[in-house]
Amino acid sequence: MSEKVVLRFAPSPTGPLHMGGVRTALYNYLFAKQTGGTLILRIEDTDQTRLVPGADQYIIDALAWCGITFDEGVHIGGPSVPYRQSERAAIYQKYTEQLIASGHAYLAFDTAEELDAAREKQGAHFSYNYQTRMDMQNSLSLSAEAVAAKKASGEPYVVRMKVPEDEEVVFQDIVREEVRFHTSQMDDKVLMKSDGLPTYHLANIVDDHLMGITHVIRGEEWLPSTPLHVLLYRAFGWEAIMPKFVHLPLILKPDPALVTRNKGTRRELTDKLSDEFMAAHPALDQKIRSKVHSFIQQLFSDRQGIQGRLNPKDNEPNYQKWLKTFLKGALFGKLSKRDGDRLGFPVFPMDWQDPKTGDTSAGYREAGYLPQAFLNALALLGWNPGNDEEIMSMDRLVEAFSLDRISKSGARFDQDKMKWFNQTYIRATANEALLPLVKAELADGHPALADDEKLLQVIELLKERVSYIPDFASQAGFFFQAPASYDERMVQKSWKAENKGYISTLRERWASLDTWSTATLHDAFEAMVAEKEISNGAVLAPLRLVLTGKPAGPGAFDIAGVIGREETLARMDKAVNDLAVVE
RNA sequence: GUCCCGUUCGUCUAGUGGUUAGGACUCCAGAUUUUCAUUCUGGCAACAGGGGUUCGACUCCCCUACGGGAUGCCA
Repeated sequence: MSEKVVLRFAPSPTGPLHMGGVRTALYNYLFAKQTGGTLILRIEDTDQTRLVPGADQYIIDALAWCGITFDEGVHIGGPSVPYRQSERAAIYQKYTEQLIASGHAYLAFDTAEELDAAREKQGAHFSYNYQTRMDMQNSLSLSAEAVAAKKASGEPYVVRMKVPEDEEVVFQDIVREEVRFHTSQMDDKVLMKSDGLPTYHLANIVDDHLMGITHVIRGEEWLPSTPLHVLLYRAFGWEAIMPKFVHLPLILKPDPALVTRNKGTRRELTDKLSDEFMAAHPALDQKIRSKVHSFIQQLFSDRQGIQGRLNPKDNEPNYQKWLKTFLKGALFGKLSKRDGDRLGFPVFPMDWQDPKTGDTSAGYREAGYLPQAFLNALALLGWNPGNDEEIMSMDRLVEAFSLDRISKSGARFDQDKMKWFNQTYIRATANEALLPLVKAELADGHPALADDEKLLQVIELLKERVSYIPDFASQAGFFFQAPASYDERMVQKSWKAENKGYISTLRERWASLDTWSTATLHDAFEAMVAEKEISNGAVLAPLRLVLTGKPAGPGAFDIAGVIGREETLARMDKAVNDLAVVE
C-alpha cells in the first residue's frame, strides 16, 4: 500500500469524448488526487483509419473545462514521453518480436478475404483459435521456408497471440472481485497489424507496464478482453507486477419513458427515431416497416407502457425480433458517441463539430451547465459515498471517493437529475462568478453588457428561477427594455379602469419619493393600499403587467428598484396612455 | 449462437441474515410567496421469478427470466 499510485486515462481520438469517458477520467483523477498519485493522459491512436482531426485537442480542452488535470501526458510531457502511441511504434515492434521469439505469438498471412471465407464456411461462430489456426496461413501451420519466402516477398502479415489451449485465467477485479475465463473460449487476437502498428491490446499492456501504471480504471466493455491482457502480462513475465483492474459499470441510455419529458421534442424525436431505423434497414419487409413505425409513434404516448409493449400480441413473423432490434439500437444499451444529442440531451461535455459533415453535437458547456454540477452528477452515476450526501465539491469528492464503493450494475442516465444538480449549483454560485458566464450569453450590443452593477442585481433576482446559464439572458429582457407587448390574458384579467387608476395614483406617490429603493417603493405601496382599502392584488397584478408585460417573474418592487425611477415611471405612463382598458 | 458481467421504488442509490426496506430526482397534494420560481411539509412508489441453506432471508447457494457487454488487422 506504500506503493505510489500511477494512473492513466487513455482515450482514442476517434471523435469527441462523451460523458462516459469523462466519468472514467474523473474517477481516475479522484483516485490519483486522493492517494497523491500520478495521472497520465495517453492518446491511443493506433488505428490510423479512424482518426478524427481535432479530436485529441477536444479531449484535452473538454477535460480542462471539467477541471480534470494531469501530471503527465501528450499536452504536458513527462518522463515516459512520447504519450501518443502512434509515436511509439518502435517500442511495440521490439516487444512483439520478443513475444514471437518466446513462442507466445506468431505471424499470420491470412487476407481479409480469406478470413471472411472462413467465417462464411463456419457460420458466424468462426474463431481464430487453437482449433482452427492450423488450417490458416500462419507461421504455425506453414513451414519455416514458406514463412521466410512470404516475408521476403513483402507479403503483408499480422502478429497474433498464441492463446494457450486449455487454461483457466483467473484475475481479481476491485469492483467485481474474482473473474474467470477459459482460454478455450478466447481467440488468437491480432497484436500487431499489417501496417506495423499494434492493436489496443498490445500497446496498452506495453505502455501500462513501461509507465508503471498501478491501477487500470476503465469501462466494463473491457472486461471480456482482460484475460487476454493477463495472458500478455504473463507472457512478458510481468504478471506479478501487473496493475490492479477496476472495471466501471457502464452509463446506459436513459429510460425511454423519460427521454421525451420535454414535450416540445416528442414529435420530433419520434420522427427522427423512425427515420433512423428505416434508413438503417432499407431492405426490411414493408409490413414490418409499418408495424414498427406505428409502434414508435405510440412509444411515447404514456409513461408506463414501454415494458408492456415489448411483447405485444402480434403474430406477424419476425415483428418481435425487429422491434427488439429497434429498441436496442435506439433506446437501450450503453450511451454511445453515436447518440450525439439525438435523444434530446447532450452526451458531450462541449459542443463538437464534425470536421467531415460539419454537423454540430450539443455539449453541456454550451447548454448552460456549470462544470462542477456536471461532474458532481457524473460522479454519482456508478459511485456513492455511502451516505446521503449528494452535493459534493471536487475537493469533497477527492476526499470521499473510494474504489470499493463503485457499483456493479450499469446506470441509466437521468436528465432531470442532471438538471437539478445544475439548478442547485447555480443558486450556490456567487453572482460575481456567474457574471462573465451570463455576459457571454448576451448578444452584442445588449444594454446589459455595459452595466455590470445592474446585471449583478438582475442575476441575484433571477438566480432562484433559472436552470441553465442561458436562462438568465432569456429572462433578463424587461430589466433592460420596456415591454414591447403585454401578455393578453393578463391584460384581460388586470387592466380594468379601476386598476389603471391605481397605477396612476401609485405613479404619483412613487414620483415624490425621496429615496428610490425596493423598501421605500414597497412602503409607499402599502400605505396606498391601506388608505384606499383595496386588496394588494388589485394593484400588484397591473403593476407587474405595466413593468414587464409578463404574467410571472421576480417581485414587482424588486424589478422597479433595479430599473430605477425614470424608467419605472416612464413604463407606468406608457401603459396608462397607450394600453386600452378592458370592460 | 457462445462467453462474461449484472438485477432494491419510473430513475440514481443506501442496505453485507432479524429494518415500519432509508435518501435523492421525477410526479402528486398542502403551506409560504396575493405572480412564477424558490423554500417547507406530506404522499405515491421497490427487494425479477422459482428452488434450496437457515429458527429466520432483500441479504448466502443453484436454476430460470430479463438487462448489459464482448465476440474486428476498433478502441
